[in-house]
Amino acid sequence: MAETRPAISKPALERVVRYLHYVKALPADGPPNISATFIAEALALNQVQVRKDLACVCSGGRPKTGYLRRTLVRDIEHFLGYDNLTDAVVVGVGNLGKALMAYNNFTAFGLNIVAGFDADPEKVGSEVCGKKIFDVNRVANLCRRLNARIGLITVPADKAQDVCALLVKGGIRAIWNFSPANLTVPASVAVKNESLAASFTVLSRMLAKSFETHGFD
Amino acid sequence: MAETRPAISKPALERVVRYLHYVKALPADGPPNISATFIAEALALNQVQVRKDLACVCSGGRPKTGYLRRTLVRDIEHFLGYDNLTDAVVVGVGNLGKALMAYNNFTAFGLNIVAGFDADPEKVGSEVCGKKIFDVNRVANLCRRLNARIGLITVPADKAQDVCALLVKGGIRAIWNFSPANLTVPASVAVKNESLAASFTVLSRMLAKSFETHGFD
DNA sequence: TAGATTGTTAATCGATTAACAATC
DNA sequence: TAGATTGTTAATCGATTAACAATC
Repeated sequence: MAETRPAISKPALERVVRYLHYVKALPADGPPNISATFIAEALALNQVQVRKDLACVCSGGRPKTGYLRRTLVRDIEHFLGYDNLTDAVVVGVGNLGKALMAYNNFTAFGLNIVAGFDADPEKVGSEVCGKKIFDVNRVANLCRRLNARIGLITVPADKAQDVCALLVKGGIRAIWNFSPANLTVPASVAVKNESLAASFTVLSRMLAKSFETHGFD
Repeated sequence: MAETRPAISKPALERVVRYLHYVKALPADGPPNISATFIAEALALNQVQVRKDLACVCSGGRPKTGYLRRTLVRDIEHFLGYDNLTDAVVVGVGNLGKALMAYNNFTAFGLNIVAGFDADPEKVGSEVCGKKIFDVNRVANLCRRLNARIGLITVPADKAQDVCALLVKGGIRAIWNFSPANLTVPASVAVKNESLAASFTVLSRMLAKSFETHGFD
């Protein structure tokens, strides 16, 4: 009988990524086991929450000893699909685009950037980290040819929707949008907005609250 | 009698940032009003949700006409504290750190990066976008001198906790952590983790689900 | 007036936490 | 055995959505 694990929620999914990093960063010469209690303590989370999250991604721990680190890491990585590379392209090779292309840890979680696109003729034909930069009007064609499935948008907000349309035309099925623009896509295309503005706004509010409760010094 | 607005939740706060961008991006020569119905439609959200969110940040709309765009933008910007600059420093002037220092839109939402720090002697003494790069061992001293309140961490994960400690020592009260490391800070310091890994993992799962329901083509 | 819209109160939904039983 | 831990079932909490009254 195939064991069925509970489905995972989005917040839980994000926590699991933290667990993975935490467990992987543990000293290699430490004990081979780790308990949910311990993880929860370290990441300032609720024990039961950690246990429930882990129940979604691995086959289970043992009372008294916890989870075996090695298999836990392997289970989580498998669950998250990190052992399965997906090809992606970056549109907009400005500072952020370049940084993302140069970030060599992406393959560790399944993202493989294969090319960049830009409208600036100065940039077209150059390389970033061994990846070629093509003219933006070739997006649709090349995405299809390269069989890329994910598009990262790092162009200014007013260009984002156009770029998005090109990516969709090229058969892209997931868009990681680093611009603040609100994108319109067909139902079959997934969009994840990475809003620095929203993120900072949350931090800013936490800061204000901290000043309220802890004073300015 | 001072009107008391309902408190805002974190998810609502992030949506409000989207509303602001959306309303600001509307054509300048369009109608002076915008309704919650319209915003909800455009951003694929629930009408009531938009209305409730707006109730937290502005003084209210008028039945039949909606909200006056000009005052809505002003109210939201004020509510979000965008009219109030906070000084910040960046530690780790790699590709991402440089991109953040160069991103000239931050001041539009209240973030003012005043300096950078790096351990690489090649970088120390140089400038990025007119902002000086200092040696990382001067973080604590200079943060205090500059009266910076926010620290952006863009160093590798294994250096993040050390850098974090230096920032806290320098009187920093909010940390925007771009490394995957799990930071330990005093209760008076706010931390916002910006996890590319977590974010991508969510997108990756959406993509997989899209393949399931819409097929590969 | 009629209709579109706001805003509020109640119902639903989902995620988190608490209590407890099972296990090594 | 006793105690630490897992994992499940029930209770709580918070956010979203639905229903409806108020207003221009």
